[in-house]
Amino acid sequence: MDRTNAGAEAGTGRTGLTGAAGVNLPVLRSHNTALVLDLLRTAGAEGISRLELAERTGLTPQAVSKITARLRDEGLATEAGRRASTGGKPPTVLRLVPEAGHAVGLHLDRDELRAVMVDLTGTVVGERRTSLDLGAGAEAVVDAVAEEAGALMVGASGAGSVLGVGIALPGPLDHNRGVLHRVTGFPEWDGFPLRDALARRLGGPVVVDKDTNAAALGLAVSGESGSFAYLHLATGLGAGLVIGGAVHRGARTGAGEFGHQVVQLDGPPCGCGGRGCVEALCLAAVAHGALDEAAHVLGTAAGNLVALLDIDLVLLGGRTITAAPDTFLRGVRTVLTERAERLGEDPVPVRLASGGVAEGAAQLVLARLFSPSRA
Amino acid sequence: MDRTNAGAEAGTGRTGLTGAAGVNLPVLRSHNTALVLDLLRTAGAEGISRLELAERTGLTPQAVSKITARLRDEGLATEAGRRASTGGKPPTVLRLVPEAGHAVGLHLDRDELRAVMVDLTGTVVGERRTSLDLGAGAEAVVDAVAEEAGALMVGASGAGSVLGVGIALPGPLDHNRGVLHRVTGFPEWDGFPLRDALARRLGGPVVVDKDTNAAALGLAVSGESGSFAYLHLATGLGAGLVIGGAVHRGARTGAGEFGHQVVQLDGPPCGCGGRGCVEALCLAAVAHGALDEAAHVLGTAAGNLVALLDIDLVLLGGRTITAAPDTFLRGVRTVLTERAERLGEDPVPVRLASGGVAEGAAQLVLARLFSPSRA
DNA sequence: TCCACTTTCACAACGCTGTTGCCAAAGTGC
DNA sequence: GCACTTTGGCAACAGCGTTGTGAAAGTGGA
Repeated sequence: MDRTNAGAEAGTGRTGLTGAAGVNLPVLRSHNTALVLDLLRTAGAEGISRLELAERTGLTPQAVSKITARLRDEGLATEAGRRASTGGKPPTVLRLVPEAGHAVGLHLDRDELRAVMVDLTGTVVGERRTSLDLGAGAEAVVDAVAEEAGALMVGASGAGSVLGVGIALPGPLDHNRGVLHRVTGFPEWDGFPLRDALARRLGGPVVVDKDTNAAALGLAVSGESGSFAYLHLATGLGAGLVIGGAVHRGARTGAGEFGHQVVQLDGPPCGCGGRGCVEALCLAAVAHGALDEAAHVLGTAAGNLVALLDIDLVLLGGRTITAAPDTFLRGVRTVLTERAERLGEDPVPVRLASGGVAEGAAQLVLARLFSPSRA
Repeated sequence: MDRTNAGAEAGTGRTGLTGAAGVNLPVLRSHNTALVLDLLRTAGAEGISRLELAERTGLTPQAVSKITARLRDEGLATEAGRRASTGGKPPTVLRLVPEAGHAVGLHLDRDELRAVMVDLTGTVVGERRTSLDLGAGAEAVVDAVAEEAGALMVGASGAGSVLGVGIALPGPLDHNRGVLHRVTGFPEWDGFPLRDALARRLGGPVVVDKDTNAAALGLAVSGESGSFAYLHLATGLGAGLVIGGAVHRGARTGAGEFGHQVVQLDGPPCGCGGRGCVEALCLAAVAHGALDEAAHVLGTAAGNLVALLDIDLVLLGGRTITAAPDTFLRGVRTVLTERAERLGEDPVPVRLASGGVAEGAAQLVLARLFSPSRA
């Protein structure tokens, strides 16, 4: 992490301004630059021509030429051959330079820590995995995390260009301040300023987020567009919401509390103190081997979400889902299709999510480069 | 409607671009201008000084001076005296010129049509009300709407400066295209291009939206900030969602389908074909005089919404609510407070909504002036 | 009464942004 | 070959917010 300006206060998220922010020329410049970088990333190894960038951004070709010239100077982009002519001068293809920047992503699960180093395109260039006891106390966990992240940064090829570290872990937390709250099953974490603690240890920007949000961001980057919900069913049930390409976190960054949506008034009690929560109903059904019932309950809650937010897509993930993917896909699809038929609409597609949480955590860091406005 | 460029294609909503849009200088200019106008509107009759505008927007005082000079040239803003000195030159106070522009807002309910003309500050300067049969056929309704809107525009003082007409009506519809869908109880409206039909008749921009969205927008303009949900309980149950100051409509502009959130698996059948919908449960309880139960059900669904989106505020409105406001406030608050206590959070406030739907419909038009990016 | 000081805000010069006009490069197709 | 199309660089330009300077108009102490 060689940025002199990198410190604990980086990655704060929102600006502290009360209202909406004015746009001055530096803001305009960085916005358009990020937009071009994002399109370069999306284009992948194939690349994209200047003229196409101009069409997609709505900027003039000349503006795009200026921006891409800057990016080439900075080493972030490069020319990559030419495409076949369509009757005139063949377009020069531009592409991202993957090794121009890297990010570390960590996934802290209840019993395991997975760390990856990715390049600018999101490709994993280094990986470590170790067992971890989230209940072993803050110091031990911070030590382990710093060790793994440090080892990746030293060992991997792009150690000199690491932009920051992203961390995903279960349970609600304060994304803006990087403070943990109510990590399920580990009350001792409540109030721990994980971001600042790690930023001091690692000496670079650190971003902390809920695991489902990281997973959703990873999915958004790897091709899922528009608005979708990522539903994660494992030891618990949670969601990550992407609305208009941006992760929706809400005012206190607690959005996506999907597991405790009540779908059965006066239903069986849930560990949260409420009654009839989806999580409780789903997990009880799974425990009894009634996977069809679990899928039906999950589908009903997903239907509520689709109706409320009018999203484009539902993605399913988590160990319980991957243990019986077809059952859950079928069950959720059935509920959503019935709903759509009643309304005369096309049903919202339901698919399995692919991609790791650690990779998504790394995207928390890269988001500042490619889409600062929707990070 | 004296804008030469005003036509049926105005008010389309989103740009057709696939991805995010580049920001060029005209976009930057109009964004900052709208931002200043919005702050002037918020300041109201008191006004606001240039320096304060600079602080709030993040722009330099000089940039604000340039922008406000343009606004004064255009007649949208004016100087309004001075404030007391705080040790130096006393600040000159700027305020909006209310009569510089007007908008017509219409609320088409099942049996009534209410039309208002508002000035730039949202103050009602003209009002008409007439009975209406939404089932009388498209032609008759369009005639009635055109008549009322026309009468307001001719009769009111600011007839020459009407920016457009906003229309709110029940049921899901396509806000982007201005086409109706599934107006509850009136299937004959399905697919009717209301916006274009009225734009031709009235010769100016027309914006169409769901009544709950219009009400929510009206509330957002009249002081409610941040993210909130407006829940409307009358002959049906619907919601308008405001996320980050902007009305959330979703991909197919169908978001806010709150009435058919399922909160009772295998509950009693609902008119929508589903089972255990909040609307059915709530209205059944109201019909039996069990208002406490209705409020509890409503509160549970509101709790789901708060958990999922992490919003700041819940606002209640609609005839059924206003018939027994305390009962519903108490019931919803109880559920939300219990939930907050379980999580160790502050409970989300619940309040009664104030403001008419027609006024909110007028804001659909004004939004293009004050906040085009979040219209 | 005078004068130093603060605050507000306008004017002029400036730097940076995207834009326009022009032209060279490099192909296709008749 | 030659006309044509498409791509994209260079230079001049216009428009935006920014910086520097100073006038205007108060306060408050000497």
